[in-house]
Amino acid sequence: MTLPARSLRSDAARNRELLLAAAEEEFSKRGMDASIADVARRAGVAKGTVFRHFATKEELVAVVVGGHFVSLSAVAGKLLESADPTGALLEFLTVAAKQLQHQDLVFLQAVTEGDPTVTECRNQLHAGTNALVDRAQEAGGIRSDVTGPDILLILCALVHTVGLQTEQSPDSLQRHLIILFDGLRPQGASPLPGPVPERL
Amino acid sequence: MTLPARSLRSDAARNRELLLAAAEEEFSKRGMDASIADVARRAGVAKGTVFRHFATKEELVAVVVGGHFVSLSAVAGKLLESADPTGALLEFLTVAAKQLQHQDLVFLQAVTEGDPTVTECRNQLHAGTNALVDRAQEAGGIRSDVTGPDILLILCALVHTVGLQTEQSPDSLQRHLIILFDGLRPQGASPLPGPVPERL
Amino acid sequence: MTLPARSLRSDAARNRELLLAAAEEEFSKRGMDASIADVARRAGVAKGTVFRHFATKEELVAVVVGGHFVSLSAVAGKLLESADPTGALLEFLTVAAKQLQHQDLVFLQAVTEGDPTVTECRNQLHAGTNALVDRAQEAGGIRSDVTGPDILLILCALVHTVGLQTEQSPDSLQRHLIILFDGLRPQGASPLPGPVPERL
Amino acid sequence: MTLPARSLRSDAARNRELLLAAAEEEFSKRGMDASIADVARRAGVAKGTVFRHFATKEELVAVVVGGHFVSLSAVAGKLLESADPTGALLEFLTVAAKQLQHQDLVFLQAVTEGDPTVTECRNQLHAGTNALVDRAQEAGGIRSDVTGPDILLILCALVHTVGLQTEQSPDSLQRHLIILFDGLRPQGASPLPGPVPERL
DNA sequence: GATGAATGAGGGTTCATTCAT
DNA sequence: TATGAATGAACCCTCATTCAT
Repeated sequence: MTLPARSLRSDAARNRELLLAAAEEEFSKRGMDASIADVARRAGVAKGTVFRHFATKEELVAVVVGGHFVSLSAVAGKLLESADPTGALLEFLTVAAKQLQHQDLVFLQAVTEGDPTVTECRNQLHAGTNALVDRAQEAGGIRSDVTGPDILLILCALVHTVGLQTEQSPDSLQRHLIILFDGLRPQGASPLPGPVPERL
Repeated sequence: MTLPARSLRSDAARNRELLLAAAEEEFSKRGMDASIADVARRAGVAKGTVFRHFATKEELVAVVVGGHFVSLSAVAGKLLESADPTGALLEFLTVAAKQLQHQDLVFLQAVTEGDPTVTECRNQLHAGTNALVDRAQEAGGIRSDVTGPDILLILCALVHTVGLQTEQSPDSLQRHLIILFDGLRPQGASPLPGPVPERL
Repeated sequence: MTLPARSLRSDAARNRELLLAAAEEEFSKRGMDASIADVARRAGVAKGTVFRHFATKEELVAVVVGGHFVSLSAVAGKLLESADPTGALLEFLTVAAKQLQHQDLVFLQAVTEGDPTVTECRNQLHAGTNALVDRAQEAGGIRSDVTGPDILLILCALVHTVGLQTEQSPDSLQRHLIILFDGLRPQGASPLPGPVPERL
Repeated sequence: MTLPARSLRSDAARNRELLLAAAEEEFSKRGMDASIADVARRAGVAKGTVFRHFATKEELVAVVVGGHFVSLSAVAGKLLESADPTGALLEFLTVAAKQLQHQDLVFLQAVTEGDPTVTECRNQLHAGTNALVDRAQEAGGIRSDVTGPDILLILCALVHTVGLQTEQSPDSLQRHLIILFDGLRPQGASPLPGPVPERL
C-alpha cells in the first residue's frame, strides 16, 4: 500500500518539475500569452494535470517567478562570502543578467502581485542584494546612495529591453551592463565593446 | 455657428481622436490584452466604429505607437536648438521619461514590427536622438561610445520596469534616471533624491 | 425647377443601372456572400445609395434574378417565330446555357422565393419555354412527356454544376448538354466532342 | 453491460457522430451559411466541442463531404459484383440519387478543393463509377463516349436542382433520372411518370 | 438623391477551467 | 492521480442596415 503510494508521489513530483520547466520556457517566450495547453504539451502531460498541481494559471506563474527569485537569492548568498565585496556585487549583476536574459520573467511580476509566497521570495532576494550592496558601499566600491532594489530594478530593465531588440548582438547586454556599472561607481567610465546598435 | 456646417466629417474626426485617446489609455494599461471592445467602450462608440477607423487591432496599435514616436521626435527637435548640448540631452531624457511614464507603449513595439509607418516614425526619432547625442559628445558632456538608440533603449526600459512596481514613489524614476545619467558621464556621480524603494 | 429634377432622376436611373450591373457581376461570382459594399464599390457609388434603390439585399437579388428571367424570356419569344420548332428549342437551350454560364444566378432563386415580381417573370419564362416545347413536340422533335420547366430546370442544374468544377474544359458544358438533348429525343444518340473530364 | 467500460472514449465518439449528423443536416440545408453555433446546437453540445473534434469549419465540411464520397464508393463497389452490368449502373444512379437527395452537399465541393483527404475519397469514387461505366459500355448498355465523372456530374446536377424546386412531387427526381438514362442509352426513350412540375 | 459614419448582431476561433472516467 | 472531453466566456472581425448631413 505504501509503495505504490510512494511511486505515485514521485511521479507527481516528477510531473511538477517537468511542468515548472515547461512553464518557465513557455512563459519566458510568450509571457502570459503562453497557453496552459502549450505548457502541458511541452511537459508531456495532459492539460488536467497542470491544474492538479497548480490551481490556476496565476498560481503557476507565481511559483515560476518565485523560483527565479529563490535562485537569484542563492547566487547572492554565495557571493556574500566573497573576500572582494565590490567584485562580488559586479559578479552578481553579471550572473543575474545572464540568468534573466535566458529566461525573462520580469514582466510577469504584475500577475503575481499580492501572492504571499512570491512576496516572501522577493523579500529574501532584496535582503540578499541589500547585503551585497552594503558591503560594496562599505568598501567604497560603489556610490553610497543606491539600494539593492534600485540596482535590481535597473538590471531587470536592461535585460528586458535588450530582449526587445530585433537585431541584438551578443555584446548588447554587456554594453548596457557597463553603463550601469559606471553609473554605480563613484568615479569615471569604461570603454564599451562591440558594434553599436542601430535601432531602438 | 458657421463651424457646425461641416460637422459630419468633424464628428468622424472627433471619434478618431476619442478612439486614439481611449486606445492609448487601454493599451498602456493592459498592453495587447486590451480588447477592442474596451477601447470602444471607453471612447463611447460601438465596436464596429473602431474598425471603420482602423482596419485591424494591429493597425490601431501601430498608429498609437507611431504617434508616440512622433511626439518624442518633436521634443528632440526642439531641444536640438538649445545652446547647451549636454543639458539638452538630459532635458530630453527627463521629458521623454515623463511622457513615457504617463503612457508606456514601448512594449507594444514588437507588435508593430515591420509596419512601414511606424518604422518611419522610429527612424525619425532615432535621427533626433542621435543628433542630440552627437552634440553632447562633441561638447564632451557624455561618453563617446554610446549612441542615441542605446540611450533611448535604456530609458524605455527604466520607465517600463518602474511602471511594473506596485509601490513606486514619485522619485523612483528620477533615482534611476540619475544613475543612468551618471553612467553616461565621463566622470563622477550625483546624489540620489527621495526615499529608497523597498521592492523590486 | 423641373430640369434639375429631371437631371437628378436621370442620375438616379443611371445609378440604378450601374448597381444592377455590379450586382449581377458580384452575385454571379460570389452568390449571397457578395457584400453590399462590394456591389456599391463596383458600381462606383456609396453604400447608402444601394439602399435608396433597393430596400434590402434580398430585393436587389430579386430584381437581378427577375431580370435574368426576362432576358431568357426574350430569347424564347424570338425563337418562337422560327420555322424549325425542334431547332428552335435546341437553339434556345444553347443560347440560354451560354447566358447562364456567363452569369449563373440560378442558385439565388431560393432567396427570391415568394417575391411576386420574380414569380411573375418566372411564369412568363415558363410560358415561353412551354410554347417552345409544345411546338417541338407537335413536330415530333422531342419526346412528348417533358415540359418546359423540366428542361429549364435540367439546363440550369447542368450549368451550375459544371461551374463548380475546378478543371473544366471548354467542352464540359457541351458534353453534358448533348447527353441532355439525347435524353430528350425520341431516338438515338450523338457523338460527344472534346477531351473527357477526369473529375467530378 | 461490458460495453460501457470504455464510455469516456465512446462519449467522445458519440459526440463526433452527433456532430457529423448535425453538420450534414445543417450544411445540406444552408450550405456554408450554416453556422458552427447551429451545428453545435443541433448536436446538443457547446460550440467549443465542435472545434475539439474539427479544427476548423472547413475541416468539418471536408469530413462530411468526404464521408459522402466514401459512402457512394461503397455502393459502387458492391454493384461492381452484379451479373447485369447495365442494370448495375442504373441501380447505382438510382441509389446515389436518393442518397444525394437526402443530403445535398455537392455545392460544398468548392470549399473542400485542395483537401487531400477529400481528393482521395473523390478519386476512389471516380474509380468506382468508371468501372461501372466501363462494364456497362462493354455490355453495350450505354453509349461509349461518356465517363464516370460525366454521369456523376449530371446526376449531382439533377439532384441539386430537384432540391431547389419548391413544389417537388415524389416523382420529380425519377422524371429527371429517366431523362438521364435515356440520354445514356444508345437508343430510344422511356415514358415519364407523375405530374408535371409547374415551376422552375 | 447621395454620402459615408455608426451601429450591433452574429460568425469563427481560442482558452482557462471543470469533471467524468 | 492522470487524462482529455466538454464548457462557455471572450475575442477579433464582418456586414446589412440606419441616419445625420
